[in-house]
Amino acid sequence: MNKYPHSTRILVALDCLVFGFDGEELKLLLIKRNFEPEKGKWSLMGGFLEAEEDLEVAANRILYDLTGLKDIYFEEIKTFGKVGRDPVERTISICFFALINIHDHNQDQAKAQNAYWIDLKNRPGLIFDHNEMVNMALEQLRYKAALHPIGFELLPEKFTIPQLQKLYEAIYDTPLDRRNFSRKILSTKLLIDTGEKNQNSTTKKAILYRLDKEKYQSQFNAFHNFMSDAMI
Amino acid sequence: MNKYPHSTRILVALDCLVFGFDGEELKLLLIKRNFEPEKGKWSLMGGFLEAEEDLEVAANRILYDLTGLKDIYFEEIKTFGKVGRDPVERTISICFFALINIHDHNQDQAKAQNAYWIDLKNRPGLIFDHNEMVNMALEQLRYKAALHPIGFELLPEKFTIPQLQKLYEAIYDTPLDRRNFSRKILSTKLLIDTGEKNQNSTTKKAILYRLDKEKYQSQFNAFHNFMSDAMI
DNA sequence: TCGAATTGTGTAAATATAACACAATTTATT
DNA sequence: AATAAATTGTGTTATATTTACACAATTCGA
Repeated sequence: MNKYPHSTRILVALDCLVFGFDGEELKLLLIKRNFEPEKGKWSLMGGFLEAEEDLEVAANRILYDLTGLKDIYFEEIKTFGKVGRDPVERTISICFFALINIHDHNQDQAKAQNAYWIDLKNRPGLIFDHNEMVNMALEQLRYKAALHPIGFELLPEKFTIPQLQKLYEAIYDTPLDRRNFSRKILSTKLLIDTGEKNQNSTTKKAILYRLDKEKYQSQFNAFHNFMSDAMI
Repeated sequence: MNKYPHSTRILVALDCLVFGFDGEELKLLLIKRNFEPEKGKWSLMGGFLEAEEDLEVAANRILYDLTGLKDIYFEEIKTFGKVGRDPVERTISICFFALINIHDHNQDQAKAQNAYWIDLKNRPGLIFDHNEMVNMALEQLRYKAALHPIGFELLPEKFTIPQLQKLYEAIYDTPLDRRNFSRKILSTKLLIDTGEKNQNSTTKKAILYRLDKEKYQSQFNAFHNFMSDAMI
């Protein structure tokens, strides 16, 4: 079984960040641990890679266990591998982040994991190196969202331009000019006017758009040059 | 010792790409394997993570064994973890790339590993998923080099603007306008005129510049907006 | 009916990019 | 010594993009 006899086998974990957006703030789905180690403290959702399981399959499994969702958008951040990062036993952890529509997941599943949506800005300290993971994930999210249309993963299927702007303002924690934002978003030609308007408004009702999924797949580069470089 | 009793421990490898630049083409330091498995075929340089070794330390160790260099610039690409990727035994591999000055490494050390500089464009097929690793590394190098001044890692300490242009043309496999390139590079204010000129020229001798290391550290974002977005 | 809040669209100035021309330097050649 | 060929340094101009604004339209409640 062990064909590379002189090498050490090591525990391989996966830790995932799940981002959500409530219309105002970026949120993270965090675990209030009711298990050891570090019971009672906050952490990311994690799990171990199994012997006969592809890494990608494991990521999907862990995301499913937390949210009840399949085919979620996720991407790897990096692998954390300091010797003492998990005090229980040497464990390396492959960290990744996922983006979901905050209203679109299985609440029972999250409850079963003791998971809560926490404001990214007001999050508690996390165990191990999970704080560093969050910092790197946010950096990578900002980087990626400036160049690629991944922000839509956080919104409902139909959304308004002002909603999209609020999302980008939350991601980059900065105000954006309404008029320039609108022009730039529309210039990507990735938005389709549904003909409907947002009825949940007490003032002028904004147009509801949906993403042009085909262009979104084929022109994944359409967002290049989207956010000003200073924000990346 | 095994405190997480129900989980499987897995071999953790590191595979590294070492990029070099000979003045004309991007090169990769590849291994002609004189060991099993896949003896006689070409692969990336690799090694296993040891029980009491930080991931970053392991990367530096493997790079040192190959090049004799320390403190090389490197960054992680991603972790490859398909079940059958190594037919000998389940192994996940953390893949990373390094950038070195091709004239600046220990030839004996490379020879001891049976390593050769191979034109990126004319590289042979590699074992396992190493071809995919090279593709992803090249993508990430292009991505990063457009936004950050990492290309300099591939050049000698003193270099000319035409040399730098040839490097960027090799990275993006595209011709660039000499005059616009020069203006854009100089506008970053990261280049210091050494007062010397490149004597290895049979025509007009170009000015030798060196990188302003302090700005390079503090203004790591100076390159944002450097390469046109179409190239990323 | 009016005012407050919000949304959609427009415009002009500043900046950046792209596509060019031309002069200066260096060596080999005549 | 003059000249040609190759290369380098420095413009210049037209176009495109970005920024910083103004103004009109919609919606609802006072």
